[in-house]
Amino acid sequence: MSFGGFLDSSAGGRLVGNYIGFPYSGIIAKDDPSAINIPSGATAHQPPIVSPSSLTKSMFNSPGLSLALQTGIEGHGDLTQLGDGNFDAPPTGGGMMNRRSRDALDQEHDSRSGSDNLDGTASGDDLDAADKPPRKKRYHRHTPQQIQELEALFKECPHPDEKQRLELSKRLCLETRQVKFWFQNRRTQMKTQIERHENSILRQENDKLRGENMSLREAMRNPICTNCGGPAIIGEISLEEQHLRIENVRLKDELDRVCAIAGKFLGRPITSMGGLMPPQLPNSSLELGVGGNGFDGLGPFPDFGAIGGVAGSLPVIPPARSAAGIPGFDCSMEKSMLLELALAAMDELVKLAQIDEPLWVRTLEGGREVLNHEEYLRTFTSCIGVKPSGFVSEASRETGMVIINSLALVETLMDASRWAEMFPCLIARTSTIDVIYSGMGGTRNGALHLMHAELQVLSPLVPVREVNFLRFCKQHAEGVWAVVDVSIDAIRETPSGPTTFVSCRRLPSGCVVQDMPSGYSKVTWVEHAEYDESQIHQLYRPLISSSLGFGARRWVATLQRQCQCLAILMSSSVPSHDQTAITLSGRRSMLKLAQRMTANFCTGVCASTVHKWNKLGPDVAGDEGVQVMTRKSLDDPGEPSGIVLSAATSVWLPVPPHRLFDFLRDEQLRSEWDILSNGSPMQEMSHIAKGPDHGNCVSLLRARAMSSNQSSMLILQETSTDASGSLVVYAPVDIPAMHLVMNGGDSAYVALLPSGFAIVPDGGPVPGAVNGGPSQRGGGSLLTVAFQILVNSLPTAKLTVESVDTVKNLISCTIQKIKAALQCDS
DNA sequence: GTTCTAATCCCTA
DNA sequence: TAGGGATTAGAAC
Repeated sequence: MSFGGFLDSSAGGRLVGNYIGFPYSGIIAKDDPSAINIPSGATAHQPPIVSPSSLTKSMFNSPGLSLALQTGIEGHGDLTQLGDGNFDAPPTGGGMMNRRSRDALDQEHDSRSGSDNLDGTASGDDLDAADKPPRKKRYHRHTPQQIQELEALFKECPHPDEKQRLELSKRLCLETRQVKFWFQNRRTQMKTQIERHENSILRQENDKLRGENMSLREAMRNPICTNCGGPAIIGEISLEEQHLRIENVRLKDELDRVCAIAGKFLGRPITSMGGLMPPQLPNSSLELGVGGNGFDGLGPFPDFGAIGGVAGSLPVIPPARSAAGIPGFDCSMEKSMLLELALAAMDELVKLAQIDEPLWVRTLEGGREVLNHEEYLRTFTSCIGVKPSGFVSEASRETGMVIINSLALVETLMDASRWAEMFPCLIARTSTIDVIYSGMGGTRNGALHLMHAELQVLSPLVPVREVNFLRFCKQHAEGVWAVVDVSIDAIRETPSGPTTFVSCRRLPSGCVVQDMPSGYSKVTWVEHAEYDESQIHQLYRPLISSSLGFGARRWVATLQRQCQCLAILMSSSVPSHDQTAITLSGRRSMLKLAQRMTANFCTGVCASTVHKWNKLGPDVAGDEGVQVMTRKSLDDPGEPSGIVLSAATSVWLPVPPHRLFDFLRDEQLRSEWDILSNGSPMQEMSHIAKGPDHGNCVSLLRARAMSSNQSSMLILQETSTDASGSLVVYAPVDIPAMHLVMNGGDSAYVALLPSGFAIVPDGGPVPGAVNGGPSQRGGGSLLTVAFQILVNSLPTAKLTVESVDTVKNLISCTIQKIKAALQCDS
């Protein structure tokens, strides 16, 4: 059945309106039997009886439509009676007439002036009739003729201007305000009808999906391999199960949407998505894009339109490059899948952060928490599928107080560049690929980002971990937020293409942050990953497997240290113990310059892609375990232009990390390893503390000049230390440029190339004598030495073997000197 | 009890 | 001040 109106089942099959786009045309009069159906309750020989109201409605429906007659109406429907029959018709079926006195009715009738159809309340007769009983009746209906005219104009113009309304009111003997109200109500009615229509389409869609789901479930009971026709193996079933789970969530979301629309009609929002659902739907359901009118994918929650087109097929995971910009099914499908993954990950993160034993077990030595994998597998269903063969797991949890509030931390985490700035030694590079949901009501609650990151420990012996992941942010309570990351390589291709080899998967990881008094917050960090251990040098395997490399402790310790520094940077007084009077803005400029220096140092240690480093093969670089890379520096005011060479290596030293750190940062002992010191102790010109630990500071060192006619050289040095490791980064700087910075000038134009050291604990017994020495029962250090040197100021110049050899000699010489000074060169 | 409809109130641009 | 959303209340079903 095709029709222009809507059959409202709850109204007993009455035709209640007209769908937009179907013209109102024709009038069904009582002498037009072709337009009238005999209702089931009437017999064929009985003449059709048309009630005033049903006739009124029938006049605005398309010709040929079925008109459902109301069987309970008595015959007072003669058209000739309709004009003035509204009030005086005898009571039918116990309506209002029973409640009103005859007198009152008479008064009403008498008081009517001019038109029978004018509203009584607007009549002057009523206003001054104080002695009369108050008018109970303000209601009447316009005559069919009037409505016909009104509808005709509405069809032409749903929004008539005052002139048109005035003209119509004169013609129909109605007040202009009555005409105005009529149009207003008609527009509202039209809107409601459209919304209802869309609602019913959604319901149908939902039912259809439910049916599909049921049949899929049925198919699941007897899985058959599509290739051979035999019983499906377990792996396939689990994949199907995964698809079904995803499909179910999609259905649930669909239902939520219908509920939300239904809630709109009920006058209150009905949501079952928890924090994800906005409190209210958009004002107009037209924005939902239902009914094949387009799916913009920009709404506050997933679109699920037009999915009937793939009925009967399993949801195929689309190889979408981006969730945005893909219209219709693919986009909404992918978004809902990503959302499901994010929600599951969030659930897992919160549980991992909250539950102690038996999920987490404390080790006897060091009190570190270790994930009980059996319990983990019992508690959670894997979000991202089974662990690839050859991968090992790494899980850690750490809680700490951090001087930052939850909102600021959430903002930092949800902004890729700020996130990278906060963890320069951990993040080589990161970017936001796609903002799937930006959050609700201007907050980050419900924000879902697709991100790419290269994570690093500062050593050429540990490859960067390239991960594509979802980052989902949720507010759990006032002042309590959680941000979860989860790899998505398992369910979609990486932006760089399907062939990218994944060497690391992040299982639900992230942090739960809770505001505490005095600007602090309690941060519980969980890091859970699976990685290919074979790519990691043996020297670093204990460190990585004990979660000291990429683990929660490192994230929390770095966060604490960085936030301390930020707190000092933001405070009005930057403590310094220097011999020169540097202004406040000068200190801030210096800290900013040091921050850039350290960040550049970090990006030069590992072969991350942030700079286009060319890694030299062993034929050029040699096989002494030194990684040599080159790049061209052009048009960057922050560093000298030319060919930059980076050389880095890592060694094991039987010295505790703190001792190594104290030795390397001491300007008095610098001459023992630094050729720039010219064999003499250096002098600390300026010292800016970045936190309570003396090891966290920025200082300006001066080396003694080689000869009397040579000016002395300045070295900018930044040292950082926390529970997870330490850094000593330095760079020779131009004296006039530093003067500028110390006076608060812009540090962006100070050219520097950083060198330095990264120190981490060895993480336990280090296997076999590779590059470092005999294996020991832990307690030693892993030291990374890295130099970035300008080998030629002409970017077009070729790199010479001599340059490479010089740098390699410099590195091995430095390491030998350090070993000798610490008496561990045996 | 539900739906339709004319009218009213109140808010906003 | 016009227009629209929310609401009211009589009438119809």
